[in-house]
Amino acid sequence: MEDTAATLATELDGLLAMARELEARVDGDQGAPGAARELCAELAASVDRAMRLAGEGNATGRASVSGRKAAAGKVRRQVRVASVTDAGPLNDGLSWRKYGQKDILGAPYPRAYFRCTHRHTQGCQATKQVQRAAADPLLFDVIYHGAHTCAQAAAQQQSPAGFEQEQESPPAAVPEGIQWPVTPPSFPSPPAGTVGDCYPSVCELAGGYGYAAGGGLGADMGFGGQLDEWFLNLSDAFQPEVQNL
DNA sequence: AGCATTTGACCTTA
DNA sequence: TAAGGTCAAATGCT
Repeated sequence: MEDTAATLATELDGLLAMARELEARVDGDQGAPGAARELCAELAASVDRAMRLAGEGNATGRASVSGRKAAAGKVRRQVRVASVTDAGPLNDGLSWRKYGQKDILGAPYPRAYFRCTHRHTQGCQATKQVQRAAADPLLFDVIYHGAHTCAQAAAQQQSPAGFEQEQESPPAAVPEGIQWPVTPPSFPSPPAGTVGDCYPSVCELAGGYGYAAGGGLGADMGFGGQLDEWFLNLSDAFQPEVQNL
């Protein structure tokens, strides 16, 4: 089954990204024990090896993108995020305005459509779709289309520590998510500079960043909790039949 | 008053 | 023709 290999590769890709992110965070955390840093490096290396193995069963080494948009060669960047709280703003550091919501055939949850708040004022063409994963109510699949060309995105891109910034100073007006029991958490934004036709069609899974009102990663959840989210994603990779990708 | 969200209708695509 | 994506009027919130 090619889809299984593709899903596995995709999940591993996301795991690697998360491992590197955690590694970077641990490196910047003076209080983190050396063993934790070594573990992070080992985790990243292990996932990388697993990705190579998974890639052998998949010509591209990455999951291909399905759907009309992908077939048309449009920009598409998919991110899976995990929510660990029942309340919290959907915050990726950028301003989104919801313009639609649709029930998707076969999906238990509706899909919400967002576009950049500055679409009309600055001509920013970025849009995103947010849909709760069928397999796990705490996971959200976020698909970005187009590139942010607004001033806000440019300012965020210039910041050397984007993750930290977005967690320390969330925008005053945050677009609320879909009307589900659980609100999507914060998550890293895709590159603001990605340009439509130049950006390859990729399916990337990035980490679940626990959002807590009092702060960023670790406010409510330690490494153990973060890893729980990781392995929640990992377990999904071995259940492709419940994946909504 | 201005802005965001909701939601039914319309458009596009396979 | 069905399903997904977008529009735009109505409504709510600050």
